[in-house]
Amino acid sequence: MLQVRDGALQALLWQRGREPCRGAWALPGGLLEQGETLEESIRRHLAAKVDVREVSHLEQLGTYSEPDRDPTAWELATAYLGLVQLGLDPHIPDDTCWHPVDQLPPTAFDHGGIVLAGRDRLRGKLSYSNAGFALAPSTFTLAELREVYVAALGYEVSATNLRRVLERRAVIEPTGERRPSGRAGGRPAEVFRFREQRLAITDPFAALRPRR
Amino acid sequence: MLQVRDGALQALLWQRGREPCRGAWALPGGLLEQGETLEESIRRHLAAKVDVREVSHLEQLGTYSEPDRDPTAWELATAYLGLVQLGLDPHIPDDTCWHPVDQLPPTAFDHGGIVLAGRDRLRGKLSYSNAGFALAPSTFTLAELREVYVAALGYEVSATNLRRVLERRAVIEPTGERRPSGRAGGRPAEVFRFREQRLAITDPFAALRPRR
DNA sequence: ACAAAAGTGTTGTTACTACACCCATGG
DNA sequence: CCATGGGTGTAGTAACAACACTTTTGT
Repeated sequence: MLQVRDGALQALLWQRGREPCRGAWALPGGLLEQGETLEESIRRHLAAKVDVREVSHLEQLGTYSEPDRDPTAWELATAYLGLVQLGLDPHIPDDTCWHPVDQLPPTAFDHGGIVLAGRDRLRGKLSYSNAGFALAPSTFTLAELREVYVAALGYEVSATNLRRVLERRAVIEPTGERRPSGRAGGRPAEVFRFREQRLAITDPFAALRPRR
Repeated sequence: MLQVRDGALQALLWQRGREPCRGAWALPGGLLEQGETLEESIRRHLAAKVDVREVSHLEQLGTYSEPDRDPTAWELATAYLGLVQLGLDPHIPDDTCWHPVDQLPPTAFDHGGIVLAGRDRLRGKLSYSNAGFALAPSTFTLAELREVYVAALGYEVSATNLRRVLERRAVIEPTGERRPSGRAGGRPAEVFRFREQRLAITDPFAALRPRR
């Protein structure tokens, strides 16, 4: 579960109270039940940590099978990448906490690597899909959207060019509203929204485009 | 397992002799053993069908968990995409056969969808990585490489531009040799090879590149 | 009037596609 | 010398980054 909070991309982790890996931070999740889909299982386990309706996007990352990934038992795990929009503040239990993905605490099992894999998957998708819809609030100014992209990508992005890229690709559109300026003044900002609230690939061919 | 054969991208399938889905075509694979990695398991099961040394690339596609994917039992399956270079002709058992991915026969379980997912994953990677190394023979002329790309992508590609794209990205390099022309004459073709025989992303940012 | 924030115009660059043209070989 | 296939040169284009400039607000 990733979300932009305080200007940084953060992962929701849970501090283990039991061995193995007592005290280390782990991803939320749990065992699959009979007749259950992996996605259903994830949503069920997440429900114990956050309100599932607040998860704007969920996709499978991969299945991890190294025999020594859990020192006590041989267990497979299928990891999912979940995204939460900026501004939501799900109620979370006492033993869970958000951690910046670039400064993870000691993690249980291979969960550290899984978080980084999720981060990298997200970074790629921000470039060639409309994945931003899942991180940004439902409406936003370009300055706000820029902060989301900067936090998630980890490098500077200009609001000017971000706007042109996303408008050219018809990923965002103006709502027609404007946001009044603050006490410091300044021109009121246009308010935008993402056109789609489901993942769509917007730039499928980096090269080798089919001709005509 | 995908390979370009006879100018088409084809998948290796196995005709089931037993219920369920008797007579339908299925992907090679089988049960995971205790303490075994998914990749080890795939390689072990593949060994029964083809010489595993002939698999030039193997990557995880995803894990399928729909309860009704197998009508008789609830089973999870993790699918892998394997690639074989053009020109190799692995010895395969009588009950297996290559099928063009765009004209699949009736398939068992959800295997038809898995093959198409593998095809689409490959098509994407051909555009932004050096994945071609896993489909092309170890050395080739540009006309040959073009045929590989056309077969895998499903649309026309010009040899001229293919060469410039792949050379600019330093994906292929000339070996210095030339291939003598055939009976019809024509200028001898330069022989190329891929620089790397392992997957590498060559075009990581479609847009939103970090500045500098 | 001035500072602040947002938005627009413009230029230069890069990576590509398309296509005309030139080169080397066999018959 | 000409057909055939391979390679090169070059023009046009789309998507983009960078940055100067203009617009709209608050004080």
